[in-house]
Amino acid sequence: MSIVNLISSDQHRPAEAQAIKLACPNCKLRDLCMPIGLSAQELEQIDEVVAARRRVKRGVPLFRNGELFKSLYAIRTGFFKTSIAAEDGRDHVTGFQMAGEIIGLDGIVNSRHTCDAVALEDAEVCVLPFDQVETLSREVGALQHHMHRIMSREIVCNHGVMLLLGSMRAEERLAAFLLNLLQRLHARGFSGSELVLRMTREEIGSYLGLKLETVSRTFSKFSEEGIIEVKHRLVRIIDTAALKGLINEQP
Amino acid sequence: MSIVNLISSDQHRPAEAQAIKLACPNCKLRDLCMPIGLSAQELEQIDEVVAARRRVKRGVPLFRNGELFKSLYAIRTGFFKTSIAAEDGRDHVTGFQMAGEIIGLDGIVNSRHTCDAVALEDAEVCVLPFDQVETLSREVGALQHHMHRIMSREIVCNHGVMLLLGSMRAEERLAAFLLNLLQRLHARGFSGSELVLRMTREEIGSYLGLKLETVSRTFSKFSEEGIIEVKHRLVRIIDTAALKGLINEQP
DNA sequence: TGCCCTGCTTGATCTGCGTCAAGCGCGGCC
DNA sequence: GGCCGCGCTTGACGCAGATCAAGCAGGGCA
Repeated sequence: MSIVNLISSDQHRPAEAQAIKLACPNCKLRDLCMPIGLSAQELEQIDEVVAARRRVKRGVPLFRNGELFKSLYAIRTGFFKTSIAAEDGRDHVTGFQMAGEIIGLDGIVNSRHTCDAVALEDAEVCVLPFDQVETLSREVGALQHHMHRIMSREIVCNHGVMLLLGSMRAEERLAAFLLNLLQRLHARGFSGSELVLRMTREEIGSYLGLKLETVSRTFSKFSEEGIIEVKHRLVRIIDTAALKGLINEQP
Repeated sequence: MSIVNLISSDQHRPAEAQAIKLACPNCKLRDLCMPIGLSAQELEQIDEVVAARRRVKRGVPLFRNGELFKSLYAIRTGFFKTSIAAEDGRDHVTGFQMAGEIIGLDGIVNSRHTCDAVALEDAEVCVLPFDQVETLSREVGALQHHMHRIMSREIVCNHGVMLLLGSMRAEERLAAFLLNLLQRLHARGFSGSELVLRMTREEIGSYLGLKLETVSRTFSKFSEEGIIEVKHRLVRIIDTAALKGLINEQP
């Protein structure tokens, strides 16, 4: 599997032809955040687990480190970052999450969240009370397996980030980051060659283990080389192959 | 939570006073890899899931990247490393696992393993066929929640490693690594101040995002400063507080 | 017993990225 | 409309850790 997928991937599945009135079955993101092959009845059961929707304004935390964990959140719209803080105050962005992704899995182990999740643009999430998810998982095998897959995918993606942080140079890191974002956005129906960054250079740097100046310089370098065009937060990829090539070069 | 726990932690629980003949209920590691508060009947059910034991010689892979995923493995004895490979051949150690820990969670998402798991010393594992784990999880709520916790813990620990790789200096990384190993070994009844490294300097370096020379030099530096004593792979911690202090220093 | 091989240590030098610093431009607010 | 501030870019310089290189030590094997 490519590093681009390793960092953070989702499986995109063809939407099923069905149109029910309920929220979940009707949701365009269903094929991203729900298991496939469910009966109408099972769909309805899952729909009932969705306790509420919650709107989160840009800059506002969905949850914070130390807060009691009660629910997972499925992102409907918007864009989040998660970050953890060391005792000395340093903090580190552990991921960026977009529509269709599940957030909050870190809280299960000790019933408390271990990171902060902050909206990078106005967002809306579905609240999934975890005890209900567990209860229903015991009835619906497909949901149970789906939960396992989501958590396993998170683990695999984290391994990819660890590879990136542990053994790649700045250019490779940024290239992998851009390709990964692009791929996830493309799976959501956006352009495969253009994207709007929702995060600052500093947040990108924190995620990639680089300083914001290095991120900025690397953007400029890619731009000079004709690989991308950068205008503030709008990035257009000119030469995808060159980006991909960067990742697997030896120094 | 401290970075030492963040990297890789297990919850140590007081062993329960019980002595049945079956394998699992009898296993000294039960309180490390099984849920607590089970009935005798539930314990027996879980015991039946353990399909077999498997011995793995030092240097031999338990599973490899790309292999079909069928089972999780609970480590009974021995010590493993897991590593992933980038397309260009670089590989990166993603973790070290010891007795009582579960290995193989990466394989769930795509029914194929995405990393290599190699024994660093002769080892024995319990084979847990995953479809049976899922089946039993639907009956035994405690097992279901336990599985969720194990996976969530893995995610949280990975976040800790990402913090380490993304924002710590060499000394801090090695200090955090030593303290984490020590703590896990201590929870297993070993000394809290002395340990035998089962991995090479190069493997430590790969895990910590450093070169083996840097690992070696940092060991020497700690040794000169009287923080530890190093004799090949035997490490004795003289000044635990100093090690802890290193982690939270600003440059 | 002695040889070889692998893992480790240590020194010298190089370099990618961090640090410090200055200046720019867009967007928000009065 | 004009000011302010945040996010960004760019340059100069320094340093932590990588790289290159040499030599050592212990363990396995003949």
